[in-house]
Amino acid sequence: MTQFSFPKNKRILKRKDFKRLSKQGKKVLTQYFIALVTKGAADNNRIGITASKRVGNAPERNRIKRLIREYFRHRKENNPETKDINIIARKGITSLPNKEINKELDKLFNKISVL
RNA sequence: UUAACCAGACUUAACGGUCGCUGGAUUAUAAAUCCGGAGGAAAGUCCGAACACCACAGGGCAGGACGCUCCAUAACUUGGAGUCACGGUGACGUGAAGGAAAGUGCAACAGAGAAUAGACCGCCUUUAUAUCCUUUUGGGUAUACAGGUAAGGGUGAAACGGUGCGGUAAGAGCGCACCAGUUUUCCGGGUGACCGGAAAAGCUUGGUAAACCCCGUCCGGUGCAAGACCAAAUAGGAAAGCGUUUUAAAGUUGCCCAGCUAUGCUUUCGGGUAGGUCGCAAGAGGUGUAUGGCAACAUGCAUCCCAGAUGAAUGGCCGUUACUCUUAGAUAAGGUAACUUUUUAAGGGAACAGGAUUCGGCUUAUUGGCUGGUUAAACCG
Repeated sequence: MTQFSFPKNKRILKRKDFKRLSKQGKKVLTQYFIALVTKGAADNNRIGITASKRVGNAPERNRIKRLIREYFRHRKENNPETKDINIIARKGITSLPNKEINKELDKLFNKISVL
């Protein structure tokens, strides 16, 4: 298993998990994201991404999800905790280019690691 | 050359590096290798089907959709070729294009009058009054009243056929000729819508049916979250076995066993949730070609296998090369010039948009150039 792989046990895929996060998770807010964080059930960090129809049309939502996944894939080894994180994209984000979105994600994950 | 019209195919790319995601196959085990992995609209979910389940003897009413002709198709409200009407100099475009002499309704403003028409001005006639001329009858002008009149003016999107001659007090299809239109009949062409021609009739009937309506044709419902199968845990149900308890009932003189009831455990059964598998990718399939057809399309042959995810894959970063726009510069060629071609540098841009059972269409969104055909105008030969 190489360092940057991103198989399914690193992702949150089940509706139950998302529901648990929305009930129990702590909220972290930035301008373009909301993150819900709890202690994880698995033995590594897991991430889920929510981009509702309000964010934009399908290609735009795909772009946001792919960027967040790539970001998490490259940095998940930096902090070896076991958190479940659900990142919810907010409305204005589709107007940003890719590099700006990465900067915004830096801000978000700094706030999360403080928790 | 310029300005247009129509059709078609394509589409932000291509290559390299690196890190990944997803389906499959093979090794074989938790990894490696190999092969696949978004669109012309995948969109809107607007039509038509396949497929699945439910309902269903047959017929009618209601409701809805559609409405020129022939052809194509599994089917269609779709497509092709035509007809007719309208628009355009033209290529061509647009059209829910049956019925208004079944019935009902509607028509702002203007106008006298808007659908078994209508006298505002005008025109004509009678009568009365005034006045003038002539002065024998009579005639002219003005006003008023009554009547006639759809020629002319004026209004309007639209005024109840048009032109001419006759006719008349003035007029009028009142009569006649020609023209337009309607209906009927006949002849010729076309599979047909329809087109061309001839005759007769009554002389003429306005518009609106995406207003009600009438006529004709068609239509059962729900959608892959359809539906089929496998199937934990928990609760409850049924059956069997084992154990326990004591109250009530039955039985017994009384007691015990059996039985019954209650309860616990185990097993089995069926229903069935989470979850999983199938449905689900070889098809009304694609490509090429031949034949038939104006074409849509059909048939034959060859060849190919081309996404199957499910909080939902098809991507991120770096580099190079093209495409295009703007700005600045350079050189040569053409040109009076504006400018065009070539080239360098810097900066920017690349749309609309992403499968979710599958096909055939329609509609809508949209970047950029490309190819072919056609029309009009100008110039040259």
